[in-house]
Amino acid sequence: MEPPAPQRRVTIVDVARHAQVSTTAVSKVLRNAYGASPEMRAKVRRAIDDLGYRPLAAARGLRGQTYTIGVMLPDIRNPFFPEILDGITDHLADTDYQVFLGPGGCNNEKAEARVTDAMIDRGMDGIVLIAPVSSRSRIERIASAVPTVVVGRHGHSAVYDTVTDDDVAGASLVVGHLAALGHRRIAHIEHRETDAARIAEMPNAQRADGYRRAMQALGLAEEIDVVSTSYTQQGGYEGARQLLARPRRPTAVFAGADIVAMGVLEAVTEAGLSVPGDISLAGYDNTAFAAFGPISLTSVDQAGHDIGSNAARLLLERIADRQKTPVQVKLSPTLVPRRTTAAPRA
Amino acid sequence: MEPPAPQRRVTIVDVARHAQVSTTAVSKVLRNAYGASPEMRAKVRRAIDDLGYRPLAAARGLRGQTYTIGVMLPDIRNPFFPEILDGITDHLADTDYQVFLGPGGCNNEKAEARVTDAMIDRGMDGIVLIAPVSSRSRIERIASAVPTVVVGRHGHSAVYDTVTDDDVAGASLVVGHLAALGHRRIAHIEHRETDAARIAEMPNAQRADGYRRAMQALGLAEEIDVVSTSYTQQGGYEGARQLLARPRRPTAVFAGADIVAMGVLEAVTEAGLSVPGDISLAGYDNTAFAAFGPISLTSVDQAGHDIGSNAARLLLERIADRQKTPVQVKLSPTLVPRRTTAAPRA
DNA sequence: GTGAAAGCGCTAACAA
DNA sequence: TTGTTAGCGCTTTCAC
Repeated sequence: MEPPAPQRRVTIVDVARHAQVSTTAVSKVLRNAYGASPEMRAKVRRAIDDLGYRPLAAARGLRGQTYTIGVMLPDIRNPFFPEILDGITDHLADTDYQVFLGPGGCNNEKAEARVTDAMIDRGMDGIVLIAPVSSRSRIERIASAVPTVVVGRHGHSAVYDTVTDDDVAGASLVVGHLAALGHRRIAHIEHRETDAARIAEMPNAQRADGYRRAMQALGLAEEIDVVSTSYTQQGGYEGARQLLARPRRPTAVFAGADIVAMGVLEAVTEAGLSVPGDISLAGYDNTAFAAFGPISLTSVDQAGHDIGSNAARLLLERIADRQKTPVQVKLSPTLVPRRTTAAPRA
Repeated sequence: MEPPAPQRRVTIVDVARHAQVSTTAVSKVLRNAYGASPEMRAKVRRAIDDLGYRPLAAARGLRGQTYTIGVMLPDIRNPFFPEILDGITDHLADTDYQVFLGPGGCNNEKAEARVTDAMIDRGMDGIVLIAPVSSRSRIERIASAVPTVVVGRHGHSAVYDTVTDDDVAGASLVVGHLAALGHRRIAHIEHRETDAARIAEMPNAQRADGYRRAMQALGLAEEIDVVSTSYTQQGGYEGARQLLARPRRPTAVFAGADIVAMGVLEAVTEAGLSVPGDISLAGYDNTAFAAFGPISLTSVDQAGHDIGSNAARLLLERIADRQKTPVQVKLSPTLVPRRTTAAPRA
């Protein structure tokens, strides 16, 4: 009784021997590189199929590329990320690149650093950072080690590209929609950003800014009312409780994210009020939650899939040319009006 | 003006030179291997810190391990997976292993194969397959190439370990709860499994089976009523429409998953009926959706975090000893009664 | 306990 | 167009 042979992996040497060519030739075929005749390609391809050969990424990476793209996403629970991810994987589907996700721990710089370091250590060819919370200098350090595209964070840099949604425009869409329905007392619940250094780069700040600007543009500067909590259900709940306690209660609430709107909905229901009868409500992100029939939340749809495919495109460009001029792509969101917004009570 | 030096990565050779020892010594320290005196360890550690050295995983993998664990998850949108993932990462947090997620494309064997192959090609030390849809023989092929733990799929194998939730028990909890409230006409919406070969291994089949057995055990065999659609919101919607059209409408519905319950809720609302007034509703998975106040869906909580940490534990054991006896861990779910279930109308 | 030297599987210079 | 050869950064014998 022999123990089952530890089945050595098929290597490039086996393929070369089987095809009666050099390992260089096989390597060239693998990389579609210049310098191999059609006949040779055919021979090598046959040998590869015969033997079921698959190149070992780690070994390739030691000299060339690993054909691996890392995507860091801070919070796997955020229902908006899958869209972006689909955009990335779809764009990469026809290439030799494989995407792996690094779980980055919600709002946790340490965790983010750990996972990005791990990606670099694994020789990944490029990485996409989705809504990173790390300091700008850290991100630039990452970007100088490996081609990088940053998604969902505003601001320019000489070493990485960015893809963002136009959050100012999105906020403006919401305010415009509510004002058109006849609302004047439109309040906003924002995510409080503590770090002054990066505040301007975060989408939440842009949304709050867009809200203020839109209110002003519509002559509603007097009615500006912002509550600072956080982009969580709890944050929405607390924010709504504050707003409902106002002497002059707002007639409409613009929550900075759908998850915040969920908390608002809970507080409003609890207070015995109805949406949109007593108060109109709009969110942001157009999640499955918002689209869900019985809830039917008015929301802003970010072009998630486009964000992802643009990020992938820019990353491939940057992998091909690390010195290329940085690009900032800004996509336009759209408003999806649903049943939580209506004209205010007369 | 010199162009910025292309900053070569710090290697083990640099560390060895800086610490005035051999590269072998450094390697030993990195791996906590035998054969290095405390003084030498200290010297090397200092050099590593001084130089900011980080080992290149790809290079390590060529001889030894890559310290990388791959987790394949078929559908990133499934709100149950994050729990499992947290369980895995928490368990691995204190080790040198890093987790990467491979997006596996919903119910798509091709995509699953692509991502698992990619993991093997990257020399990952072990992989966790979450609710894989691939054939058993394919899974065994994977498991014979790399230490593997399968999560959320029943059935034994000689080459991999499994961690599952006891779906039969979970279904039984729901039926028991509804029967205790006084329901007799309890219907079930299941996910139709087409492939006869793997049907018995899938959680959905186990839930349907558990439903039937529980009904029988309670003397309600006559009332067994199963609608086959799919574990999607649309599936729940269609299933509910069928059930609502029955001459003797069920007084309670056990949806095989929370997402299915969402569809049921939509159909029931649309029909002008109320939950739980006209019809009681229970789901499975205890997602954020179910917990959300205004919805407050009775559901079954799978011990997601425990599932994950058990999977990680078994995987580490298997990495340490590839020949170990396979283990099947089966965890017990709990019922979370909420406001969608109540006694039937008199 | 320590280090020299031989690879791991692949790619990139360079010769032929 | 083709093949030879020297590494990439690390781990692993195996001498000492």
